[in-house]
Amino acid sequence: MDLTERKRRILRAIIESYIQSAEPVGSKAIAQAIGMEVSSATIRNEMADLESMGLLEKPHTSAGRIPSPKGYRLYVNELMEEHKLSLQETQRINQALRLKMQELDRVLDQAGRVVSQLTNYPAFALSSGMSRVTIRRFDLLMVERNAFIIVVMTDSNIVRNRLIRLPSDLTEAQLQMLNTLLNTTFTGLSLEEITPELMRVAQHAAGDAYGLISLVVSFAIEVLESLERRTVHTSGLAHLLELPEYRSLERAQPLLSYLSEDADPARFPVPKDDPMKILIGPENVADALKDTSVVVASYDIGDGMRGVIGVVGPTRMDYAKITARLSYLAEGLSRLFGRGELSDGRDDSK
Amino acid sequence: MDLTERKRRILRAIIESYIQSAEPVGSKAIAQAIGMEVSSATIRNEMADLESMGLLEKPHTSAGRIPSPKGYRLYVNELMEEHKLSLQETQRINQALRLKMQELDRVLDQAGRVVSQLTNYPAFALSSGMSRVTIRRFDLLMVERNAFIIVVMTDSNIVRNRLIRLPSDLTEAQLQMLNTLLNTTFTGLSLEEITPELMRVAQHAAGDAYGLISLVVSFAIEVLESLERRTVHTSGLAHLLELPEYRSLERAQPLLSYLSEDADPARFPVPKDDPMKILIGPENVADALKDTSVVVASYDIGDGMRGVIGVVGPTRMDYAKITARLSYLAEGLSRLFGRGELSDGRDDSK
DNA sequence: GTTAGCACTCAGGGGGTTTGAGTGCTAAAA
DNA sequence: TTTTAGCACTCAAACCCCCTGAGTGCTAAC
Repeated sequence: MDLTERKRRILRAIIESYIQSAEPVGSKAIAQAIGMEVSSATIRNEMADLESMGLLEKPHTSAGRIPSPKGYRLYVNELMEEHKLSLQETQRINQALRLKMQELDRVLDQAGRVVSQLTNYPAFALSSGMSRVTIRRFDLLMVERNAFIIVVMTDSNIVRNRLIRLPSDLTEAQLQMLNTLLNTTFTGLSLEEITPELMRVAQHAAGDAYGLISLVVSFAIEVLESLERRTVHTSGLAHLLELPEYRSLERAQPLLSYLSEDADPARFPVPKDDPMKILIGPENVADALKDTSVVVASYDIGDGMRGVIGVVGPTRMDYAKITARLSYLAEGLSRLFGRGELSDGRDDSK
Repeated sequence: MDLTERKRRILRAIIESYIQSAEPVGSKAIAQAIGMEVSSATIRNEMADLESMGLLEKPHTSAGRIPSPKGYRLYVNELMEEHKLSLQETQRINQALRLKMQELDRVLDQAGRVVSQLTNYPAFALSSGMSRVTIRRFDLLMVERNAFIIVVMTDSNIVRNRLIRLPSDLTEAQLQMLNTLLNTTFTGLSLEEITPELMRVAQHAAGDAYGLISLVVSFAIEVLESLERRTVHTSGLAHLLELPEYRSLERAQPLLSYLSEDADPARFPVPKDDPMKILIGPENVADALKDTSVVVASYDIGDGMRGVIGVVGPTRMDYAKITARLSYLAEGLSRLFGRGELSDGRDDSK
C-alpha cells in the first residue's frame, strides 16, 4: 500500500478524529486539522482517492467519511504513534498489580477488571488450561481425631487443599500410612493415568482406610481437572453502553450477551505467535464481533503457559492507547508470575 | 386494607397481566380476563376506586392502569399464589447445586449465576464477612530445600495455603521450630491482637529464621482480612437489557453501573429477620433502586453465618415465580453447607 | 495539481395531523 | 343501589412532510 505522504496524513487525521468523536469526518474539518495550506476541495479529492482504495467509507452520500476496517488496519500497522503511558497511568497499573494479586485464581478476574477500568471498555481474561498436569506430592494433616486436611501440590507448583471430616475416628499412624501410600502410588500421574484399577490396588493396600483413598484421590482429580479447564472472566460490560455506537439496544444486546458470563472460552480470540494482536471488525471470526475490534495480549504464567487478556470495543477504539496499556499490564503480569511473587491460592472448607 | 372480593380479583388480574406484558392494562381486557359477567364500565368504576386507594396508577390520562408499588405490596402480601416449581425446575436447581459447588469460594459466584439463569434477571450474591476470625493452627510443609508450603486453618474451619520460595536454604529442624513457635504464639488471635510487639518477640525467638516469621504471619493476616471482608458478586447483568423497561439506555445505564463490578456490598439490601425479603420500588433505600424491586433470600453457611443472594428487576417482576425459585435455592444451599458437603477451597502458588 | 463555485443528496429535527386505546361521566336499566 | 350502555374527551405514538445544513462530486478556471 503506497500512499503519498499527504494521503497518509489525511487518513491519519480522519481516523484520529473519528476515534475521538464517533462522528463522520468532513473535508473541511480535516483541512483545518492537518494545518496544511490546502483547501477542503483538495482534501475532498484525496478522500475520494482514499475511498476508492477501500480505506474510507461513507455512511451515506452526504455525510463525512469514516474509516473502513482496512483503513484501521493500515493505521494500526503504519500510521499509529506509540502512545506513551503517563506516570499516573503506570502508577495505577503498578498499584493494581501489587494489590490483591496474591491469589492465582483471582488474578484472571482481577486483571480483567484492571484492564476494563483502565480502558473503559469491556475486557476479558482467559486462563489457558494446562495440559498433562500431575500431582507432585500429597500431605495429610491431622486436625482432630475425625478430621484432616489434604494438601496437594502439582508439578506446576500449584497447591490446593481440602478439609475432610469423617464419620469415624482415625489414628495418626493410619494417616501416615495413607500419606506414604498416596505419595508412592499417585504422584507423577496425569488425569488419564489415574485408572480405576490403580484405585483398586491402592484401596486394597490401604486396609481399613480404603475408603479414604477414594476421598483423597477424587479431590486430586478435581484439582487436575480444574487446572486443565479453560475459563473466561469478563468484566466492565457496562462500559459498552457508554459508547455512542452501542446506544441503541439492538446493537448492544447481541454483543453483550455474547460476552456475558458462561461464555465459551473458545469464542475469544487468542494471539498466536505475537505477544499482542489486534483484530479489526471483519477480521474477527465470530459473527457477533464482526463490527467490533478486539485487542488481545498474552502474558507468561510460567511453565510455558500463557495467560490471555483482551479488550473489546467498537472498531474506532483508540488502538494506540489501548495497546500501550494492555502491553504494559501484560508485561507486569509476566514479571509477577516470573518472579514467583504470586503464590497464594486458597482453600477452605465449610 | 379491606377490599371486596371483586376488587381483589380485579387488582390481581391487573397485576398479573402487567407482570406479563409490561403494558398498561385497560378495563376491557380485565373484564374478559376475570371471566365475570360484568362489563368494562363496571371494571372502570372499580379501577377508579382502586386508584383512589393508591393501588393503581395511570401513566397518563388515556392509557390503562399500572400497579403502584403499594399495589404490588398488597399483591405480594395477600394476593399472590405460591408458585410451584415444576419438576424440571427443581431438577435444574438440584443439578446446579451439585455441580461445581465444591469450592466455597466460588459458591457465591456460582449461586448468583444460577439464580440469574433461573430467573432471567440480574442477580447478586453477598458474602457476609465474618467477624473476629482467628487462626487455629499453622502447618509448614517442606517442599524443597528452599521452598515450603504454609497451611493455615481458621477457627471457622477454613483452610488456606501458600507456597513460599526462599533465596536461601532451610533445614527441616528450622521449619519444625518455626512451626511450633507460630502455633504457640499466633493461634487464637484475631486481626487486632496480632501486634507489632508480638511480631518482634516472635522474630527474636526465631533466631536465624526471623525473616520467615513475618512472611508467614503476613500471609495469616491476609487470610483473616479476606475472611472479614464482605464481597459482592453480580451476574446476569445483561438480562436487564432484555426487559422493556430498560430498553432505553437512560434508564438501564444508571442501574447497570450501580450493580456493576466493584460494587459496594453495603449497597445491597439484606433480609434481617426473615429468610426472604421483597423490596418494592421506593421501599429500597438506594436511589438507583427506587424504581426497581429486589428479592433477597439468605441461607445458612454454618457458624451462625448467613449468605445472601438476591435478584434485581423492574417492579413488575414475577414475584411468585422468583420467590419460589429463590427460596428453593436458598434452602438447597443451606442444606449443602449444613451437611458439610461443601468443603473444598483451593490454594495455589505460582 | 489546486481551487472556487455550484448543484445535489440525505439524515435529522421540528411541527402538525391522525389514530386508537382507554378514560370519566351521565342517564337509563336491573 | 348497582350495573350497564353510550358518548365526549384525552393523549401517547405513529406518521408524514418539510426544512435545514453539513457534506459531497463535478466542472471550469487558476
